[in-house]
Amino acid sequence: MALSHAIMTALLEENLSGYDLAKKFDMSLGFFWQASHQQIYQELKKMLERGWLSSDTVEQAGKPNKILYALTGNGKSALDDWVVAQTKARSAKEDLYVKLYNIGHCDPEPLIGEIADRQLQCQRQLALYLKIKERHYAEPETLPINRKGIYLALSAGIRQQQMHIDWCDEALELLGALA
Amino acid sequence: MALSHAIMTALLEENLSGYDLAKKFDMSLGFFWQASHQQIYQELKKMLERGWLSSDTVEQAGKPNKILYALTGNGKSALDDWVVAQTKARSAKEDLYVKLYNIGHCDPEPLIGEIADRQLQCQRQLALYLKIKERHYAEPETLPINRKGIYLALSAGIRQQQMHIDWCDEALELLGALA
DNA sequence: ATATAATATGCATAAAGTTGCATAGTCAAA
DNA sequence: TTTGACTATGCAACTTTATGCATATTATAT
Repeated sequence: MALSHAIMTALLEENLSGYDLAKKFDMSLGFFWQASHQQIYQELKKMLERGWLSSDTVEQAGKPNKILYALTGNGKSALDDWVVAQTKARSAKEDLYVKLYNIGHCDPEPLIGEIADRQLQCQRQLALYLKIKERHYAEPETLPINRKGIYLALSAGIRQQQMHIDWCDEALELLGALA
Repeated sequence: MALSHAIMTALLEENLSGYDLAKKFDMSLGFFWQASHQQIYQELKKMLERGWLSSDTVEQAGKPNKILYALTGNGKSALDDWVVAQTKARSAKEDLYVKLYNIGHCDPEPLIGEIADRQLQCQRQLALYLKIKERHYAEPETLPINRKGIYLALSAGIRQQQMHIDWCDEALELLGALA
């Protein structure tokens, strides 16, 4: 049970349609939890059945109708239960690290290329995070409590990207790709 | 297709039983890819069918028989294909970060407690990694290529733990838990 | 004697995630 | 005028991962 909780988290502040949620999961929340629209629509149905959400069809002019979902009391309690429960830290399943164990057993060039690519991606992502930080979270101490939480998630994202960029430097150097 | 590749990676250097693999996935490789024994046994069967592995039952005195698995030619090509193919970076699905979005909407204490716990876990894990580094990977530049790969995975693990410990500090301070 | 840990393998089921396909209207640009 | 992008929702099939249960022997410690 995980995507459902991410969805409910997104519904804390406003009611959203599946389409809205899919967009959100492409940004902000999605920085830490990816989900495709198919997954979201499926999950929304299950959550309706479970009584964690209520739905409301909204007719729109010039656009298809949309279904707005709202968190119910049951949903909120389920969410609270989850937030309070300690989740054990699962090791991040990073293909790249497993691939590294293969580097003496096959052509290293593509792997080195992948590391270089990854570094570029991280740099782009980091630039985005830093822009968001600058604009909305420049002074974390002055933020209200809920925005402090979001800031901390963002900060974790920033640290992660920076860490990974540094690691890529080390890897590329050690593997002789910085010659 | 991922656990299968991690298993084949573990079989690169020596033939192993499901039980051996389960132990390995509790350590070293398991730092970056967790798997339970049930998962491993199931996957091994599938891989046998696919022809990626061959098996050999070994009778043991005083212990149950075990089944040793070896990588086949087909398996090695499948593994190589995977190593060479660029995998897109999936966002780490970290519950904790999603939970942070909830901090203004429920009792923050348990979440703060979880962060503190997480920090302790990271410190323990980091200590373990550093010990391994000291003992086996003290001078990365002098290692043969395949051990450089493993060292880099370890280095990523170290950086990750350090990064997370620092982040926990920031979080605990900002949330006023360091008073 | 008895309990527990280690060795060794497995089934059944459930939950979670991915991929491909399908539909359908509006709007703007080429 | 047709191509593509955006809004909006969904099914079906499949793969992957997780959880709970089950068994059997041996070695070690209490």
